[in-house]
Amino acid sequence: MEAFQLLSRGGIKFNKKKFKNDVSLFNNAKSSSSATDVPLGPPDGDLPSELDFFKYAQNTSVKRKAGDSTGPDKKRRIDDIVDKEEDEERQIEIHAQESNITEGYAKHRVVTKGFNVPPHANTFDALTNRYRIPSHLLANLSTNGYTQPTSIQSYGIPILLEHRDLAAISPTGTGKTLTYTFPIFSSLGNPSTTANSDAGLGVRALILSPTRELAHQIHNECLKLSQGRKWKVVLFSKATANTLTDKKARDKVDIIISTPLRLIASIRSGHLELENVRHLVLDEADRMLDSEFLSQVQEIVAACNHPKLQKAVFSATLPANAEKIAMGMLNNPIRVVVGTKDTPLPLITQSLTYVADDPSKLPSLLGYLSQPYNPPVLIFTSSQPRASSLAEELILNGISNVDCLHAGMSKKEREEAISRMRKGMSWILISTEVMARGMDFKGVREVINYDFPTSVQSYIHRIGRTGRAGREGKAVTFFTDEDASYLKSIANVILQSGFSVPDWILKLPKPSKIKRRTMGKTKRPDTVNMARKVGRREAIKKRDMIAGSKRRRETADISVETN
DNA sequence: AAAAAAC
Repeated sequence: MEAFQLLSRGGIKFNKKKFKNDVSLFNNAKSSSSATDVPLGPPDGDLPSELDFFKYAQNTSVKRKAGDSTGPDKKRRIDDIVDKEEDEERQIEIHAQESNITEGYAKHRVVTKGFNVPPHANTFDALTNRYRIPSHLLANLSTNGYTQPTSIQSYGIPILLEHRDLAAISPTGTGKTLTYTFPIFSSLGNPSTTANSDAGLGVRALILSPTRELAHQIHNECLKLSQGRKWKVVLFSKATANTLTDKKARDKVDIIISTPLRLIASIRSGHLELENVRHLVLDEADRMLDSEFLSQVQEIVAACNHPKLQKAVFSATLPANAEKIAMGMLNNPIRVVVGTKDTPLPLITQSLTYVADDPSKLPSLLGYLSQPYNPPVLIFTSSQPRASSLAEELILNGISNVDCLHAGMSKKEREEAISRMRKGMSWILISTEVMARGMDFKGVREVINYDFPTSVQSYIHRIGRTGRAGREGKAVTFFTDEDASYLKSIANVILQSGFSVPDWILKLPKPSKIKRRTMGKTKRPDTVNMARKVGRREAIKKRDMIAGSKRRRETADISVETN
Protein backbone atom coordinates (compact mmCIF):
# COMPACT_ATOMS: atom_id res chain seq x y z
CA MET A 1 0.00 0.00 0.00
CA GLU A 2 2.79 2.36 0.93
CA ALA A 3 4.58 1.62 -2.27
CA PHE A 4 1.42 2.18 -4.20
CA GLN A 5 0.91 5.56 -2.59
CA LEU A 6 4.45 6.57 -3.30
CA LEU A 7 4.00 5.43 -6.83
CA SER A 8 0.85 7.46 -7.16
CA ARG A 9 2.15 10.67 -5.79
CA GLY A 10 4.25 11.58 -8.74
CA GLY A 11 7.13 13.96 -8.81
CA ILE A 12 6.99 17.63 -9.51
CA LYS A 13 3.81 19.56 -9.08
CA PHE A 14 4.10 22.77 -10.89
CA ASN A 15 1.61 25.14 -12.40
CA LYS A 16 2.59 28.73 -12.54
CA LYS A 17 -0.25 30.07 -14.62
CA LYS A 18 -3.04 28.58 -12.60
CA PHE A 19 -1.56 29.87 -9.41
CA LYS A 20 -2.19 33.44 -10.31
CA ASN A 21 -5.91 32.83 -10.37
CA ASP A 22 -6.42 30.51 -7.50
CA VAL A 23 -4.29 29.86 -4.47
CA SER A 24 -6.15 26.71 -3.61
CA LEU A 25 -4.85 24.96 -6.67
CA PHE A 26 -1.57 24.80 -4.89
CA ASN A 27 -2.63 22.27 -2.38
CA ASN A 28 -0.03 19.94 -3.65
CA ALA A 29 0.71 16.27 -3.71
CA LYS A 30 -1.58 14.43 -1.36
CA SER A 31 -0.76 11.33 0.54
CA SER A 32 -4.15 10.04 1.31
CA SER A 33 -5.07 6.64 2.54
CA SER A 34 -8.41 6.85 0.85
CA ALA A 35 -8.28 4.96 -2.38
CA THR A 36 -10.63 7.37 -4.12
CA ASP A 37 -8.25 10.26 -3.53
CA VAL A 38 -5.33 8.51 -5.09
CA PRO A 39 -4.66 9.66 -8.61
CA LEU A 40 -3.71 7.17 -11.24
CA GLY A 41 -0.11 6.18 -11.51
CA PRO A 42 2.12 6.91 -14.46
CA PRO A 43 0.62 5.82 -17.79
CA ASP A 44 3.49 3.60 -18.72
CA GLY A 45 3.74 0.28 -16.97
CA ASP A 46 7.42 0.70 -16.13
CA LEU A 47 8.66 1.04 -12.64
CA PRO A 48 8.95 4.77 -11.99
CA SER A 49 12.51 5.88 -11.71
CA GLU A 50 12.14 6.81 -8.04
CA LEU A 51 11.45 3.19 -7.22
CA ASP A 52 14.20 1.81 -9.37
CA PHE A 53 16.81 1.79 -6.67
CA PHE A 54 19.20 -0.38 -8.54
CA LYS A 55 19.37 2.17 -11.29
CA TYR A 56 20.08 4.73 -8.63
CA ALA A 57 22.92 2.67 -7.29
CA GLN A 58 24.50 2.61 -10.70
CA ASN A 59 24.01 6.28 -11.22
CA THR A 60 27.60 7.28 -10.89
CA SER A 61 30.02 5.98 -13.38
CA VAL A 62 33.31 4.78 -12.07
CA LYS A 63 36.22 4.74 -14.39
CA ARG A 64 37.16 1.18 -15.02
CA LYS A 65 40.45 0.05 -16.43
CA ALA A 66 40.70 -3.43 -17.76
CA GLY A 67 43.55 -5.69 -16.83
CA ASP A 68 46.15 -4.64 -14.36
CA SER A 69 45.26 -5.28 -10.76
CA THR A 70 48.55 -6.44 -9.44
CA GLY A 71 48.72 -4.13 -6.46
CA PRO A 72 50.59 -5.15 -3.35
CA ASP A 73 47.32 -5.48 -1.54
CA LYS A 74 45.57 -7.64 -4.02
CA LYS A 75 45.02 -10.46 -1.61
CA ARG A 76 43.20 -8.30 0.88
CA ARG A 77 40.25 -8.36 -1.41
CA ILE A 78 38.86 -11.13 -3.48
CA ASP A 79 36.56 -9.31 -5.75
CA ASP A 80 36.85 -5.66 -6.04
CA ILE A 81 40.01 -3.97 -7.02
CA VAL A 82 38.60 -1.97 -9.83
CA ASP A 83 40.85 0.85 -10.53
CA LYS A 84 44.10 2.53 -9.79
CA GLU A 85 44.68 6.17 -10.05
CA GLU A 86 47.38 8.70 -9.47
CA ASP A 87 46.32 10.98 -6.69
CA GLU A 88 48.48 13.83 -5.56
CA GLU A 89 51.56 11.98 -6.73
CA ARG A 90 50.77 9.03 -4.58
CA GLN A 91 49.50 5.68 -5.64
CA ILE A 92 46.09 5.23 -4.12
CA GLU A 93 43.98 2.19 -4.57
CA ILE A 94 40.40 2.61 -5.53
CA HIS A 95 38.08 -0.12 -4.43
CA ALA A 96 34.61 -0.03 -5.81
CA GLN A 97 31.84 -2.53 -5.72
CA GLU A 98 28.13 -2.88 -5.51
CA SER A 99 27.39 -3.50 -1.91
CA ASN A 100 25.37 -6.61 -1.39
CA ILE A 101 23.77 -5.06 1.64
CA THR A 102 20.19 -4.04 1.28
CA GLU A 103 19.01 -1.00 3.17
CA GLY A 104 15.30 -0.79 2.64
CA TYR A 105 15.11 -1.21 -1.06
CA ALA A 106 18.29 0.63 -1.79
CA LYS A 107 21.48 -0.94 -2.95
CA HIS A 108 24.33 1.39 -2.37
CA ARG A 109 27.54 1.60 -4.23
CA VAL A 110 30.48 1.86 -1.88
CA VAL A 111 33.75 3.39 -2.96
CA THR A 112 36.79 3.34 -0.70
CA LYS A 113 40.02 5.15 -1.24
CA GLY A 114 43.28 4.96 0.68
CA PHE A 115 46.21 2.72 1.56
CA ASN A 116 45.60 -0.81 2.84
CA VAL A 117 41.88 -0.59 3.26
CA PRO A 118 40.75 -3.31 5.68
CA PRO A 119 38.19 -5.65 4.15
CA HIS A 120 34.59 -4.84 5.01
CA ALA A 121 32.42 -7.07 7.15
CA ASN A 122 29.01 -8.01 5.83
CA THR A 123 27.73 -9.17 9.18
CA PHE A 124 28.40 -8.40 12.81
CA ASP A 125 29.45 -12.03 13.17
CA ALA A 126 32.17 -11.50 10.60
CA LEU A 127 33.48 -8.69 12.80
CA THR A 128 33.65 -10.95 15.83
CA ASN A 129 35.65 -13.49 13.85
CA ARG A 130 38.20 -10.90 12.91
CA TYR A 131 38.39 -8.64 15.94
CA ARG A 132 38.07 -9.07 19.66
CA ILE A 133 34.69 -7.50 20.32
CA PRO A 134 33.57 -7.33 23.95
CA SER A 135 30.61 -9.63 24.50
CA HIS A 136 28.49 -7.03 26.24
CA LEU A 137 28.78 -4.83 23.18
CA LEU A 138 27.48 -7.58 20.92
CA ALA A 139 24.68 -8.24 23.34
CA ASN A 140 23.74 -4.57 23.29
CA LEU A 141 23.66 -4.61 19.52
CA SER A 142 21.06 -7.30 19.38
CA THR A 143 19.05 -5.94 22.31
CA ASN A 144 18.73 -2.69 20.41
CA GLY A 145 17.68 -4.34 17.20
CA TYR A 146 20.90 -4.03 15.22
CA THR A 147 20.98 -7.29 13.32
CA GLN A 148 22.66 -6.42 10.05
CA PRO A 149 25.23 -3.69 9.46
CA THR A 150 24.41 -0.98 6.95
CA SER A 151 26.86 -0.26 4.15
CA ILE A 152 28.72 2.43 6.04
CA GLN A 153 28.84 0.23 9.13
CA SER A 154 30.22 -2.78 7.30
CA TYR A 155 33.00 -0.67 5.75
CA GLY A 156 33.59 1.92 8.44
CA ILE A 157 33.69 -0.26 11.56
CA PRO A 158 36.66 -2.44 10.45
CA ILE A 159 38.57 0.67 9.40
CA LEU A 160 38.06 2.29 12.79
CA LEU A 161 38.73 -0.97 14.66
CA GLU A 162 42.12 -1.10 12.93
CA HIS A 163 42.74 2.35 14.31
CA ARG A 164 42.82 4.08 10.96
CA ASP A 165 41.66 7.63 10.29
CA LEU A 166 38.42 7.80 8.34
CA ALA A 167 36.40 10.22 6.25
CA ALA A 168 32.96 8.68 5.86
CA ILE A 169 30.34 10.03 3.52
CA SER A 170 27.07 8.19 3.69
CA PRO A 171 23.50 9.37 3.08
CA THR A 172 21.19 10.59 5.80
CA GLY A 173 19.66 7.90 7.99
CA THR A 174 22.07 5.11 7.06
CA GLY A 175 23.60 4.47 10.47
CA LYS A 176 26.65 6.71 10.71
CA THR A 177 26.38 7.14 14.48
CA LEU A 178 26.77 3.44 15.23
CA THR A 179 29.67 3.32 12.79
CA TYR A 180 31.77 5.46 15.11
CA THR A 181 30.28 4.62 18.52
CA PHE A 182 30.71 0.86 18.12
CA PRO A 183 34.48 0.92 17.52
CA ILE A 184 34.94 3.43 20.34
CA PHE A 185 33.30 1.12 22.86
CA SER A 186 35.14 -1.83 21.42
CA SER A 187 38.58 -0.20 21.57
CA LEU A 188 38.27 1.69 24.81
CA GLY A 189 39.25 -1.26 26.98
CA ASN A 190 37.82 -0.88 30.42
CA PRO A 191 35.84 1.98 31.93
CA SER A 192 37.98 4.48 33.79
CA THR A 193 36.26 3.50 37.00
CA THR A 194 37.64 -0.04 36.76
CA ALA A 195 41.20 -1.26 36.43
CA ASN A 196 42.51 0.23 33.23
CA SER A 197 46.23 0.06 33.20
CA ASP A 198 46.92 0.21 29.48
CA ALA A 199 44.84 3.17 28.38
CA GLY A 200 45.07 5.40 31.40
CA LEU A 201 42.33 7.44 32.96
CA GLY A 202 39.95 10.14 31.92
CA VAL A 203 38.26 11.06 28.69
CA ARG A 204 39.55 8.85 25.92
CA ALA A 205 36.94 9.51 23.27
CA LEU A 206 35.47 12.80 22.13
CA ILE A 207 32.55 13.28 19.78
CA LEU A 208 31.78 16.77 18.47
CA SER A 209 28.39 17.84 17.16
CA PRO A 210 27.17 21.18 15.77
CA THR A 211 23.97 21.31 17.83
CA ARG A 212 22.90 20.42 21.35
CA GLU A 213 20.04 18.31 20.09
CA LEU A 214 22.30 16.15 17.98
CA ALA A 215 24.79 15.80 20.84
CA HIS A 216 21.91 14.66 23.02
CA GLN A 217 20.83 12.10 20.44
CA ILE A 218 24.38 10.75 20.08
CA HIS A 219 24.57 10.47 23.85
CA ASN A 220 21.40 8.36 23.82
CA GLU A 221 22.96 6.07 21.22
CA CYS A 222 26.03 5.70 23.40
CA LEU A 223 23.89 4.77 26.38
CA LYS A 224 22.32 1.98 24.34
CA LEU A 225 25.75 0.50 23.63
CA SER A 226 27.07 0.98 27.14
CA GLN A 227 24.37 -1.00 28.92
CA GLY A 228 25.74 -3.46 31.43
CA ARG A 229 29.11 -1.78 31.84
CA LYS A 230 30.13 1.20 33.87
CA TRP A 231 31.06 3.49 31.03
CA LYS A 232 30.83 7.13 31.94
CA VAL A 233 29.52 8.90 28.87
CA VAL A 234 29.08 12.61 29.46
CA LEU A 235 26.82 14.87 27.45
CA PHE A 236 28.76 18.07 27.93
CA SER A 237 26.79 21.07 29.12
CA LYS A 238 27.28 23.84 31.60
CA ALA A 239 25.74 21.64 34.29
CA THR A 240 27.83 18.55 33.55
CA ALA A 241 30.97 20.66 33.14
CA ASN A 242 30.42 21.97 36.66
CA THR A 243 30.40 18.44 38.03
CA LEU A 244 33.83 17.91 36.47
CA THR A 245 35.79 20.80 37.97
CA ASP A 246 37.47 18.24 40.21
CA LYS A 247 40.25 16.26 38.54
CA LYS A 248 39.19 13.10 40.34
CA ALA A 249 35.74 13.39 38.82
CA ARG A 250 37.23 13.97 35.38
CA ASP A 251 39.37 10.86 35.68
CA LYS A 252 36.21 8.77 35.82
CA VAL A 253 34.93 10.01 32.47
CA ASP A 254 35.35 7.80 29.41
CA ILE A 255 33.55 9.56 26.59
CA ILE A 256 32.48 13.16 26.08
CA ILE A 257 29.91 14.33 23.57
CA SER A 258 29.83 18.08 23.12
CA THR A 259 29.32 21.12 20.97
CA PRO A 260 32.62 22.91 20.27
CA LEU A 261 32.24 26.15 22.15
CA ARG A 262 31.09 24.51 25.35
CA LEU A 263 34.13 22.30 25.32
CA ILE A 264 36.49 25.19 24.64
CA ALA A 265 35.14 27.06 27.62
CA SER A 266 36.18 24.17 29.85
CA ILE A 267 39.59 23.74 28.21
CA ARG A 268 40.35 27.43 28.66
CA SER A 269 39.24 27.48 32.27
CA GLY A 270 41.62 24.60 32.93
CA HIS A 271 38.84 22.23 33.85
CA LEU A 272 39.37 19.74 31.08
CA GLU A 273 42.34 17.83 29.73
CA LEU A 274 42.17 16.10 26.38
CA GLU A 275 45.68 14.67 26.23
CA ASN A 276 44.45 11.11 26.73
CA VAL A 277 41.82 11.27 23.97
CA ARG A 278 42.43 8.42 21.50
CA HIS A 279 39.28 8.76 19.44
CA LEU A 280 38.06 12.05 18.05
CA VAL A 281 34.95 12.15 15.88
CA LEU A 282 33.54 15.11 13.99
CA ASP A 283 29.93 14.41 13.22
CA GLU A 284 28.41 16.58 10.47
CA ALA A 285 31.99 17.24 9.47
CA ASP A 286 31.33 19.76 6.72
CA ARG A 287 29.29 21.84 9.13
CA MET A 288 31.98 21.58 11.78
CA LEU A 289 34.60 22.72 9.32
CA ASP A 290 32.79 25.72 7.90
CA SER A 291 34.08 29.17 8.70
CA GLU A 292 32.19 29.73 11.95
CA PHE A 293 33.17 26.46 13.59
CA LEU A 294 36.55 25.84 12.04
CA SER A 295 38.80 27.73 14.45
CA GLN A 296 36.97 26.24 17.42
CA VAL A 297 37.38 22.75 16.06
CA GLN A 298 41.04 23.39 15.32
CA GLU A 299 41.60 24.50 18.89
CA ILE A 300 40.02 21.30 20.17
CA VAL A 301 41.96 19.11 17.76
CA ALA A 302 45.15 20.78 18.91
CA ALA A 303 44.27 20.02 22.53
CA CYS A 304 43.92 16.33 21.69
CA ASN A 305 47.65 15.68 21.54
CA HIS A 306 47.86 11.98 22.31
CA PRO A 307 50.26 10.31 19.86
CA LYS A 308 47.78 7.53 19.15
CA LEU A 309 44.89 9.87 18.42
CA GLN A 310 42.51 8.46 15.84
CA LYS A 311 40.42 11.00 13.95
CA ALA A 312 37.26 10.38 11.99
CA VAL A 313 34.88 12.68 10.18
CA PHE A 314 31.33 11.81 9.18
CA SER A 315 28.69 13.48 7.07
CA ALA A 316 26.12 12.92 4.39
CA THR A 317 27.67 15.77 2.43
CA LEU A 318 31.26 16.87 2.09
CA PRO A 319 31.87 19.68 -0.38
CA ALA A 320 35.34 19.90 -1.91
CA ASN A 321 36.62 22.69 0.33
CA ALA A 322 35.47 20.95 3.51
CA GLU A 323 36.94 17.68 2.31
CA LYS A 324 40.27 19.34 1.70
CA ILE A 325 40.36 20.66 5.26
CA ALA A 326 39.21 17.32 6.64
CA MET A 327 41.80 15.33 4.72
CA GLY A 328 44.46 17.76 5.89
CA MET A 329 43.53 17.00 9.49
CA LEU A 330 43.51 13.24 9.06
CA ASN A 331 46.53 10.98 9.10
CA ASN A 332 46.84 8.48 6.24
CA PRO A 333 43.06 8.52 5.94
CA ILE A 334 40.67 6.16 4.26
CA ARG A 335 37.78 7.76 2.48
CA VAL A 336 34.53 5.85 2.16
CA VAL A 337 31.64 7.10 0.05
CA VAL A 338 28.33 5.28 0.19
CA GLY A 339 25.88 5.96 -2.60
CA THR A 340 26.29 8.95 -4.85
CA LYS A 341 27.87 11.93 -3.19
CA ASP A 342 25.56 14.89 -2.70
CA THR A 343 22.51 12.93 -3.71
CA PRO A 344 19.63 12.34 -1.31
CA LEU A 345 18.18 8.92 -0.60
CA PRO A 346 15.96 7.55 -3.35
CA LEU A 347 13.45 6.68 -0.65
CA ILE A 348 12.56 10.35 -0.36
CA THR A 349 10.00 11.52 -2.87
CA GLN A 350 10.94 15.08 -3.75
CA SER A 351 8.88 17.83 -5.31
CA LEU A 352 9.01 21.56 -5.93
CA THR A 353 6.00 23.83 -5.46
CA TYR A 354 5.84 27.32 -6.90
CA VAL A 355 4.38 29.88 -4.52
CA ALA A 356 5.05 33.15 -6.38
CA ASP A 357 6.12 35.30 -3.44
CA ASP A 358 6.54 35.27 0.29
CA PRO A 359 2.98 36.37 1.16
CA SER A 360 1.63 33.45 -0.83
CA LYS A 361 3.48 30.90 1.24
CA LEU A 362 1.15 30.84 4.21
CA PRO A 363 -2.03 30.27 2.20
CA SER A 364 -0.21 27.57 0.27
CA LEU A 365 0.91 25.87 3.46
CA LEU A 366 -2.57 26.08 4.95
CA GLY A 367 -3.92 24.59 1.76
CA TYR A 368 -1.38 21.81 2.00
CA LEU A 369 -2.26 21.10 5.59
CA SER A 370 -5.97 21.06 4.79
CA GLN A 371 -5.27 17.93 2.80
CA PRO A 372 -4.61 14.63 4.50
CA TYR A 373 -0.99 14.32 5.45
CA ASN A 374 1.23 12.09 7.51
CA PRO A 375 2.10 13.70 10.83
CA PRO A 376 4.49 14.52 12.26
CA VAL A 377 5.60 16.98 9.62
CA LEU A 378 8.83 18.93 9.86
CA ILE A 379 8.76 22.44 8.40
CA PHE A 380 11.92 24.48 7.78
CA THR A 381 12.11 28.27 7.78
CA SER A 382 15.07 30.51 7.14
CA SER A 383 15.19 32.35 10.45
CA GLN A 384 14.16 32.11 14.08
CA PRO A 385 11.48 34.84 13.93
CA ARG A 386 9.98 33.28 10.87
CA ALA A 387 9.81 29.91 12.63
CA SER A 388 8.07 31.40 15.68
CA SER A 389 5.67 33.50 13.71
CA LEU A 390 4.74 30.69 11.38
CA ALA A 391 3.98 28.52 14.40
CA GLU A 392 1.74 31.26 15.81
CA GLU A 393 0.08 31.64 12.47
CA LEU A 394 -0.77 27.96 12.20
CA ILE A 395 -2.17 27.95 15.70
CA LEU A 396 -4.26 31.03 14.88
CA ASN A 397 -5.56 29.09 11.95
CA GLY A 398 -6.82 26.34 14.16
CA ILE A 399 -4.09 23.81 13.54
CA SER A 400 -3.28 21.96 16.72
CA ASN A 401 -0.19 20.23 18.00
CA VAL A 402 2.14 22.74 16.41
CA ASP A 403 5.59 23.09 17.93
CA CYS A 404 8.47 25.40 17.24
CA LEU A 405 12.16 24.85 17.79
CA HIS A 406 15.07 27.19 17.23
CA ALA A 407 18.24 28.19 18.99
CA GLY A 408 16.71 31.37 20.34
CA MET A 409 14.58 29.32 22.67
CA SER A 410 15.66 28.22 26.12
CA LYS A 411 17.35 24.90 26.59
CA LYS A 412 14.29 23.64 28.44
CA GLU A 413 11.90 24.74 25.69
CA ARG A 414 14.06 23.05 23.11
CA GLU A 415 14.21 19.84 25.09
CA GLU A 416 10.45 19.83 25.52
CA ALA A 417 9.86 20.35 21.82
CA ILE A 418 12.15 17.43 21.00
CA SER A 419 10.53 15.26 23.61
CA ARG A 420 7.03 15.97 22.27
CA MET A 421 8.28 15.15 18.81
CA ARG A 422 9.79 11.85 19.95
CA LYS A 423 6.62 10.89 21.76
CA GLY A 424 4.55 11.62 18.69
CA MET A 425 2.72 14.44 20.44
CA SER A 426 3.57 17.08 17.85
CA TRP A 427 1.95 16.91 14.49
CA ILE A 428 3.92 19.79 13.08
CA LEU A 429 7.35 20.98 14.12
CA ILE A 430 8.52 24.28 12.68
CA SER A 431 12.23 24.81 12.89
CA THR A 432 15.35 26.45 11.53
CA GLU A 433 18.60 24.91 10.31
CA VAL A 434 19.22 23.76 13.86
CA MET A 435 17.10 20.68 13.11
CA ALA A 436 18.48 20.19 9.62
CA ARG A 437 21.31 17.85 10.46
CA GLY A 438 21.57 14.51 12.14
CA MET A 439 18.28 14.46 13.97
CA ASP A 440 16.67 11.07 13.75
CA PHE A 441 12.90 11.20 13.97
CA LYS A 442 11.82 7.87 12.66
CA GLY A 443 8.20 8.97 12.48
CA VAL A 444 8.79 11.96 10.22
CA ARG A 445 7.58 11.12 6.77
CA GLU A 446 7.11 14.60 5.41
CA VAL A 447 9.45 17.55 5.29
CA ILE A 448 8.34 20.92 3.98
CA ASN A 449 10.90 23.53 3.00
CA TYR A 450 8.73 26.56 3.66
CA ASP A 451 11.74 28.77 2.98
CA PHE A 452 14.08 27.70 0.25
CA PRO A 453 17.32 26.16 1.50
CA THR A 454 20.39 28.28 0.83
CA SER A 455 22.64 25.45 -0.22
CA VAL A 456 22.52 22.01 -1.75
CA GLN A 457 23.97 20.65 1.48
CA SER A 458 21.23 22.26 3.51
CA TYR A 459 18.62 20.81 1.17
CA ILE A 460 20.03 17.29 1.40
CA HIS A 461 20.28 17.35 5.18
CA ARG A 462 16.85 18.92 5.67
CA ILE A 463 14.98 16.43 3.54
CA GLY A 464 17.10 13.68 5.07
CA ARG A 465 15.09 14.07 8.29
CA THR A 466 12.66 11.77 6.55
CA GLY A 467 13.27 8.50 4.77
CA ARG A 468 15.37 7.16 7.62
CA ALA A 469 16.55 3.59 8.14
CA GLY A 470 14.95 2.37 4.95
CA ARG A 471 11.58 4.08 5.44
CA GLU A 472 9.89 6.12 2.77
CA GLY A 473 9.66 9.87 3.01
CA LYS A 474 8.32 12.84 1.20
CA ALA A 475 9.85 16.28 0.78
CA VAL A 476 8.09 19.35 -0.56
CA THR A 477 10.02 22.53 -1.30
CA PHE A 478 8.30 25.88 -1.78
CA PHE A 479 10.01 28.28 -4.12
CA THR A 480 9.28 31.88 -5.05
CA ASP A 481 10.56 34.19 -7.73
CA GLU A 482 13.19 35.34 -5.25
CA ASP A 483 14.66 31.86 -5.01
CA ALA A 484 15.59 31.71 -8.67
CA SER A 485 19.31 31.91 -7.94
CA TYR A 486 19.44 28.65 -6.02
CA LEU A 487 16.59 26.93 -7.79
CA LYS A 488 18.72 25.38 -10.47
CA SER A 489 21.19 23.71 -8.15
CA ILE A 490 18.43 22.17 -6.03
CA ALA A 491 16.55 21.11 -9.15
CA ASN A 492 19.70 19.32 -10.27
CA VAL A 493 19.81 17.43 -6.99
CA ILE A 494 16.19 16.37 -7.47
CA LEU A 495 16.98 15.31 -11.01
CA GLN A 496 20.01 13.36 -9.85
CA SER A 497 17.77 11.50 -7.39
CA GLY A 498 15.72 10.28 -10.30
CA PHE A 499 12.77 12.67 -10.16
CA SER A 500 11.73 14.89 -13.00
CA VAL A 501 12.05 18.66 -12.95
CA PRO A 502 10.52 21.16 -15.38
CA ASP A 503 12.89 21.91 -18.21
CA TRP A 504 12.84 25.65 -17.82
CA ILE A 505 14.33 25.41 -14.34
CA LEU A 506 17.29 23.43 -15.60
CA LYS A 507 17.79 25.97 -18.33
CA LEU A 508 17.99 28.86 -15.89
CA PRO A 509 21.20 30.80 -16.30
CA LYS A 510 23.69 30.88 -13.51
CA PRO A 511 22.75 34.00 -11.61
CA SER A 512 25.35 36.71 -11.62
CA LYS A 513 27.22 37.35 -8.43
CA ILE A 514 25.83 40.84 -8.29
CA LYS A 515 22.30 39.62 -8.38
CA ARG A 516 23.00 37.00 -5.77
CA ARG A 517 24.42 39.63 -3.50
CA THR A 518 21.43 41.92 -3.76
CA MET A 519 19.07 39.00 -3.27
CA GLY A 520 20.86 38.04 -0.12
CA LYS A 521 20.18 41.47 1.24
CA THR A 522 16.44 41.52 0.71
CA LYS A 523 15.13 40.86 4.15
CA ARG A 524 12.23 38.55 4.51
CA PRO A 525 9.54 39.86 6.83
CA ASP A 526 8.15 37.82 9.67
CA THR A 527 5.43 35.52 8.58
CA VAL A 528 3.09 37.21 11.07
CA ASN A 529 3.59 40.71 9.66
CA MET A 530 3.47 39.33 6.22
CA ALA A 531 0.19 37.64 6.93
CA ARG A 532 -1.26 40.78 8.47
CA LYS A 533 -0.33 42.84 5.49
CA VAL A 534 -1.24 40.62 2.64
CA GLY A 535 -2.21 37.11 3.37
CA ARG A 536 -4.52 37.68 6.29
CA ARG A 537 -7.74 37.79 4.37
CA GLU A 538 -6.86 34.70 2.40
CA ALA A 539 -5.67 33.02 5.54
CA ILE A 540 -8.96 33.62 7.32
CA LYS A 541 -10.92 32.56 4.29
CA LYS A 542 -8.78 29.49 4.12
CA ARG A 543 -9.23 28.78 7.77
CA ASP A 544 -12.99 28.82 7.40
CA MET A 545 -12.69 26.65 4.38
CA ILE A 546 -10.60 24.12 6.19
CA ALA A 547 -12.60 24.22 9.38
CA GLY A 548 -13.53 20.67 8.58
CA SER A 549 -9.95 19.73 8.03
CA LYS A 550 -9.55 18.39 11.52
CA ARG A 551 -12.34 15.98 10.84
CA ARG A 552 -10.74 14.97 7.60
CA ARG A 553 -7.36 14.62 9.14
CA GLU A 554 -8.63 12.22 11.71
CA THR A 555 -9.55 9.85 8.97
CA ALA A 556 -6.25 10.38 7.27
CA ASP A 557 -3.42 7.94 7.31
CA ILE A 558 -1.95 8.78 10.63
CA SER A 559 0.84 6.56 11.72
CA VAL A 560 3.14 8.11 14.20
CA GLU A 561 6.10 6.07 15.18
CA THR A 562 8.02 7.10 18.23
CA ASN A 563 11.62 6.52 18.95
C1' DA B 1 27.41 31.33 -1.12
C1' DA B 2 24.30 32.36 3.34
C1' DA B 3 21.90 32.00 7.75
C1' DA B 4 22.02 29.60 12.01
C1' DA B 5 24.39 27.80 15.79
C1' DA B 6 27.99 27.39 19.19
C1' DC B 7 28.82 30.05 25.01
